[in-house]
Amino acid sequence: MHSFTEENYLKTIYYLANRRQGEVSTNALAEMTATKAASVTDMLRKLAEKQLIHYKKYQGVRLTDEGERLALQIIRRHRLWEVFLVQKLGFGWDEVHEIAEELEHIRSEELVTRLDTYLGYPQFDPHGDPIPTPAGQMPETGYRKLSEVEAGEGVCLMAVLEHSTEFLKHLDHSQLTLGCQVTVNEINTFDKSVLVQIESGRSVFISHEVARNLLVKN
Amino acid sequence: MHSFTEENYLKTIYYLANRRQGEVSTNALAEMTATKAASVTDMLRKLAEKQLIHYKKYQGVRLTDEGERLALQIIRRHRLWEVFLVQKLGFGWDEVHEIAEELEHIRSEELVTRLDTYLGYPQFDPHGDPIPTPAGQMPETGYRKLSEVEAGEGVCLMAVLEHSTEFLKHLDHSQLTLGCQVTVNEINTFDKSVLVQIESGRSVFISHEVARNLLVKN
DNA sequence: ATAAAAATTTAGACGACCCTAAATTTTTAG
DNA sequence: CTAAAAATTTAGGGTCGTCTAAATTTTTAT
Repeated sequence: MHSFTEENYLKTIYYLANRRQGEVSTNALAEMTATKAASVTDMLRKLAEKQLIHYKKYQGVRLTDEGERLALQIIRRHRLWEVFLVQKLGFGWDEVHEIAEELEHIRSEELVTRLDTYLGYPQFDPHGDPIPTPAGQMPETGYRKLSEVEAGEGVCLMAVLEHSTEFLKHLDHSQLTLGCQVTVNEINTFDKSVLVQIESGRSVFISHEVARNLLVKN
Repeated sequence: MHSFTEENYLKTIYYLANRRQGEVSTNALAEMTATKAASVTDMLRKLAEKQLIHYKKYQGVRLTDEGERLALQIIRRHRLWEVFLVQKLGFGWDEVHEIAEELEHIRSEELVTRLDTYLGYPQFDPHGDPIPTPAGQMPETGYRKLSEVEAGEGVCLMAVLEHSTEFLKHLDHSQLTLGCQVTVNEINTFDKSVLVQIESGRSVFISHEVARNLLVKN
């Protein structure tokens, strides 16, 4: 089948293609996979031969339908395992990424199916990211960034864009939890920081940098 | 740290050393790991350099204390995951070996600790094999083979030596379950097959080949 | 429009793990 | 006790995924 490494490249291409729209560059992949551009080029040739990506030299790269199907399968596994680690084993949401990076490569369709059932068919992982369907569809969420919300609006905190331990610990510290109702009281014009009120009635100051990484819905 | 492959060699050396007493041969390892003797020699040199085995050319191999500690750690992980797969995900005891072979290599001490707690600190895996302690001790069981039990004795089925799907399915079919009380009614002198009575009152015929792979206690 | 800068690919190499074929050592049988 | 058989190791090589250095293509800035 496909190697551990190939799976990681596919997942990374999917991620980058959806962050910055369009083709993914060799350098961006090298940075994300912590390798060098030359190594990426080698792998791209291999993935192109296997028909998992569309690749023209010097032109960047795009997943084929089959490549996207595989990428979504890996992402589905990753997110289901994260749910398991947090809900069943009691890990913090800031501790599960690295472990799920390994678990996502376990090769057993049956395992994923049973895990999904065991977890009660969750729709979202602990960071609020939607879990792709068994058929390989990424659910649409229609979330906005908190940084784009107008003053006076009340919204619900749904997901985080940044997964680093530091960022997540910072949110815990500010009592910002997913599912939490927040009302935007003030938007500072000069630094775009916001002052929100959370359910407990407490006011929380949120920098623009943080607000850009919080996804909300009405 | 240590590679996936190194871990598998250590585990296999442990297994073979405890089956046939004493030193483990290159050929035996080649057969178990489904590689060739020449490849085994390469790996043995590497493991010896890392001080995980005692190795003299042409003399067979033995784990060092550190090597045994690592082997028991892998075996502990393997068996805990098997418990998870059977008890939590509902897999059959004949379906879990291959998946646990992959899960056992996930590198997180915290994960194993939490899994152990989640499972309620099980002492035995679904095949009745004892789970090594966190400190790296293999619990003694004192089981005997069913093939060594005298006629008239009543014993309890505790574990299986053979883990193949065919063997386990055969036991399921004969209604032989772990924990099952059996009384040996007859031992055939010419083929050493035994006739036992199980809890339900049913009589079950067990060939010597099968009896040799069943472990019991009084 | 073109020269400098940036991005990408090619060339050549390395470590991990595996292989086959040949050489060497140990074991076994007569 | 020695010659044949069996086990093991060495020699030389292959693939995968990585690297550095050099060559090539694309982009950017003047």
